[in-house]
Amino acid sequence: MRTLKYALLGLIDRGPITGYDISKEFEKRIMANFWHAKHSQVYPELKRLLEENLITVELIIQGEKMEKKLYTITTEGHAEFVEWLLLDEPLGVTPKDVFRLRTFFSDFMSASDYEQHLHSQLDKHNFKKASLENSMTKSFDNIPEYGSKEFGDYAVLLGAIMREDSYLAWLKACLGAINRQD
Amino acid sequence: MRTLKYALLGLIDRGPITGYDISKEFEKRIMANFWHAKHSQVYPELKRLLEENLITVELIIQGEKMEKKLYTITTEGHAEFVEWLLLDEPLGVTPKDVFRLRTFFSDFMSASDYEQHLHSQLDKHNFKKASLENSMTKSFDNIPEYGSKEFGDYAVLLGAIMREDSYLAWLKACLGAINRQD
DNA sequence: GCAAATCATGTCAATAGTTACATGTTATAT
DNA sequence: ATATAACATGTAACTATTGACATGATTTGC
Repeated sequence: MRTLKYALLGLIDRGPITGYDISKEFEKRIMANFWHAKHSQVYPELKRLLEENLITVELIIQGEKMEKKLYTITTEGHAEFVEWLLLDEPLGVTPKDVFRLRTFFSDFMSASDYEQHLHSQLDKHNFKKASLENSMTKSFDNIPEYGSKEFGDYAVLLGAIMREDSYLAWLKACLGAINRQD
Repeated sequence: MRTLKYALLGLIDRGPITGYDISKEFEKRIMANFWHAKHSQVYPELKRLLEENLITVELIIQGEKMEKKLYTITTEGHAEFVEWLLLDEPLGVTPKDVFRLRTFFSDFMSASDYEQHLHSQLDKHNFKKASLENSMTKSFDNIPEYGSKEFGDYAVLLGAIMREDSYLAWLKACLGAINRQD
């Protein structure tokens, strides 16, 4: 599948970037809402893309002697990225979710234990939702124009908020289902 | 993390079961909505659980000579499973989503190409939602009692439907955002 | 001045998961 | 009868991902 390959090509296609900055995108930024990779996965993949001639590298010196590697996309790399971007793949497997697994096995715990679980999940997802909504109001006061980088940022952030909303609604429905039994 | 371990222990804790039937749960049944594993991952994990004395095995002959292995939970296995079930873990990493990745990079494709993607996704998720809703109406005409196996089935199925609903709403919002620009 | 955080790049061992290979039995439909 | 699908269990090679180890430079706050 090599999805990481295309995530890296896409980021590099935005302009020259270092492996460190790519890792930051995955770990802290908007991207973390739908993809992630540790630096220990990023560096070897960059090495591979280089060997495949999809990117080039330029060594630069920051300050006195700190070395940085700036990666740039090649024509070939851009072509492969755009080809992938237009692919219409079948829906992948449903994502794994440990809390749903615990819910599936809720018959092995008491109602009060499961309720405690639900309240803890509500807290955590409410916190996450608030953080996402904060990003949204700070970054966007109207819908960015299609074709801009900002449109993509907006769309995936909106998706992340809606996903949290839906998860919260589900948790509340589970709480309701425990208590409102006829 | 060994989540597969606990998924297997939970299934075996419901009663003696074969590796084949466990694999079926992951591939075809309700479980596929939040966890999955191929038989090539299930059989070695069962072997390991056996070595760890969390389960026992009984060889039975089906018909003339077809061998089946029935796995049963041990006291130790049950204890470990329940202990895991009550753990309140921090939220795991956000699940990966290839279509969200493509959306993030939508500035590299034309509006009509992205709209085509959105319509294709709408089709696929509508189909999935319809299939889930069919399971729901076929299996449940009211909310099962908390504590029954059916409650877990109902809750995760409801969650799966809500997740599809939310995804569909997001896709429609993206469509709207392309066109309704001020 | 100096400690801590952050910048910056990498490797290695281990775990998790997929795909392909491998084999044989039993039920079902034609 | 016989082919096909489903039942049943496994291994091997490979890809993906994580966590720990390893090293050094630069900036920031006190």
